[in-house]
Amino acid sequence: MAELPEISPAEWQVMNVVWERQPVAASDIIKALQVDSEWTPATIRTFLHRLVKKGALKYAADGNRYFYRSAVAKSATIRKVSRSFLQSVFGGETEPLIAHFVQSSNLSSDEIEQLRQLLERKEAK
Amino acid sequence: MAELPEISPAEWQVMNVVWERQPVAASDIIKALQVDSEWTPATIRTFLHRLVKKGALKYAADGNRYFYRSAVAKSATIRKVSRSFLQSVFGGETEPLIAHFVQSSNLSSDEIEQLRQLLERKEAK
DNA sequence: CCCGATTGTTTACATTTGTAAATAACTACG
DNA sequence: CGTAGTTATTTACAAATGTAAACAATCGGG
Repeated sequence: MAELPEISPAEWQVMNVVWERQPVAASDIIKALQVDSEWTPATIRTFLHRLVKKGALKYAADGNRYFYRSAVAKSATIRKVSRSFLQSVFGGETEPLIAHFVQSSNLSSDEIEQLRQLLERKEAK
Repeated sequence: MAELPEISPAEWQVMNVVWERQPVAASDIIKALQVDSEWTPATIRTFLHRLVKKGALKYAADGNRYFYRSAVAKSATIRKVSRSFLQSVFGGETEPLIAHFVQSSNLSSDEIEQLRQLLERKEAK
């Protein structure tokens, strides 16, 4: 039932921090994101607000501080956005998508081995 | 030099038709898209217009008809949007992305075999 | 207990996107 | 040659997005 909200690219950055560290205070999210983004704290607070409004995040107040945690499962959210991406960009065909990412990647031997095993298990099924 | 334009999900549908059939008249694009979308012809024409403005499509006029073709390579465009997706959703890590798509897919035995060979070649390199 | 600092809320604003109708231009049939 | 029918161009408009400042509430130190 729980309609999964649409999450914009900028908002994904925020969600990723929350999923990793929840429950987490706004100040820590801001610190984490300022490492590799140019966003001001005000901008990041806007994203937090919108994500709460959308139902992607929840918070528990402690005094005037909020501790955020996700209100939607990462796995389900990834499934949803991945389906859209697959559909838009690869016309729904998984094989070309995977081929693209394999070729454009720097997968280590270990990762390649892991993926091969995954494919074997998939085939067996 | 050629800045690749941003292409929205709806516009991707249009681009995919053009890449497949170019050069192609607007009317044919409209026909193709009406099969699996709810868009009216007017809506699709708006997308065509915007894509031309963005530099993603070009056209050659024949009387009052336009024959559209892409102004950007599909491969480069896919690379660009795929990088963004990988970054936003999987934090830049290819292996989890591929694992996700393998697991959530209906790959045929043939496709699985193809991918395994691709991985082997990748490893060999 | 007051005040500066911190945290959250509201407001702002330009751009992009989805969706399409209105209008203009042109072409082809009668 | 005029007019109905295409086709393309312009205009419309609400919602989402990126970006942030202004404002309000609150907490902690002096």
